[in-house]
Amino acid sequence: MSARRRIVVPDDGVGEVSSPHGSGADVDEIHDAVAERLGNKVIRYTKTRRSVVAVLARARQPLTVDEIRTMTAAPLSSVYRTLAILEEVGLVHRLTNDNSEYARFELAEDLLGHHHHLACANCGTMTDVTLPTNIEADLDRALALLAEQQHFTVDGHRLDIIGTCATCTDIPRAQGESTSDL
Amino acid sequence: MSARRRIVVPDDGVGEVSSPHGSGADVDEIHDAVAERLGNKVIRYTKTRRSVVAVLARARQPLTVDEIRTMTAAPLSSVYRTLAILEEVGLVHRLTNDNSEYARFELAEDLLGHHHHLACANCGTMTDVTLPTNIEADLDRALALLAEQQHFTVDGHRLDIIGTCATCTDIPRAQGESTSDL
DNA sequence: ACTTGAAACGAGAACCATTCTCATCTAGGG
DNA sequence: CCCTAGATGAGAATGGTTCTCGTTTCAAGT
Repeated sequence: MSARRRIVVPDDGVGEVSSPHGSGADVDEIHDAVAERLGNKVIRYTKTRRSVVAVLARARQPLTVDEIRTMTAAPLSSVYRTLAILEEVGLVHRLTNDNSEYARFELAEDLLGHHHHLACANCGTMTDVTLPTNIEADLDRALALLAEQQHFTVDGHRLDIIGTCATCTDIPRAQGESTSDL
Repeated sequence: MSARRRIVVPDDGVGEVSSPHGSGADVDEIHDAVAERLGNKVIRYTKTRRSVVAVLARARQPLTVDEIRTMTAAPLSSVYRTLAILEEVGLVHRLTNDNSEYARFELAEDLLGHHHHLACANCGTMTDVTLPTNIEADLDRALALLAEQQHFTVDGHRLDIIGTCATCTDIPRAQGESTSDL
């Protein structure tokens, strides 16, 4: 229950794993968007909040609270509070991995672009990926139809690919060892 | 934090919301399959365990621990232990709804058939649904391709339609009131 | 610059779904 | 009938997350 972590935050966004729908904003653009949204609500965009947003903006995957705490050096309670506020304003999205006991957080889709996740059943890591637009379109259509039959109002969908990540495949001995979890 | 619940367990499986891929087994078949699988592992198929399986088999949706406790009249710790055992043996699957703080449980896909969920962001309820097979096939193909590029080994996928269920749409005043949660 | 009220912060307590413990009960084989 | 491994259930313990509250920071008005 005490996994080491080794999160690599790329210094630039070149050649990244995911470029969600081509609508992914860069870190500066994200800061601007967040600042504006908070400004409208008279919520200060403080240093701590900036650092949390920066970490989320650079990560190519949803992060756990502890990962964020480590990367921002902010106290636990501040990280939780910051995430709660950002979530309430709709700038951050909380998600859970069935195979991990920790919640993970990522920026909202309108900042990051619509995407899905490769969810490792071993270490709990989630990596952003995007589907071809035509598949996505077919899917949306099918889901809309299905939902309508059940009188269900669709807001969006969540699609995770469950399996084993490259790291855990290479090193199958330990459970989630030397991999980022927690 | 104290939602009433009103779970309706249909007495028969006629005309149900979901008939997963046509491969859904009926309650008796499920009991048989579970009994065999447990027997192979020298795990007794006791009364409590049967009742939990029966409840899960009849529900057309993943259930929370408290729902199961209510419907089986079994003590909390027994429900948790039973679910843990069944999960370990691969007969039960645990899943989490980003919008609910409670884990939900359903029978494994080889008993229930492959399916997805309508996940209500308001009350947390999840309802089983199935996609047209051609959509499912296209999706599988796209996901396999994607995963391969990332050296990710695919075990399956999870697709939730997020939105508002019919009940919560009709009665938008209270938060998840008169609906099944917990 | 100085005051002031509102917002933000941080450390620790509290919460609560879930897991663990352990004493007791039960079923099936010899 | 006895024996023992497995099962049960009540309550304690765990731990991620939330809440509390005294302190600090910020921005606006003076």
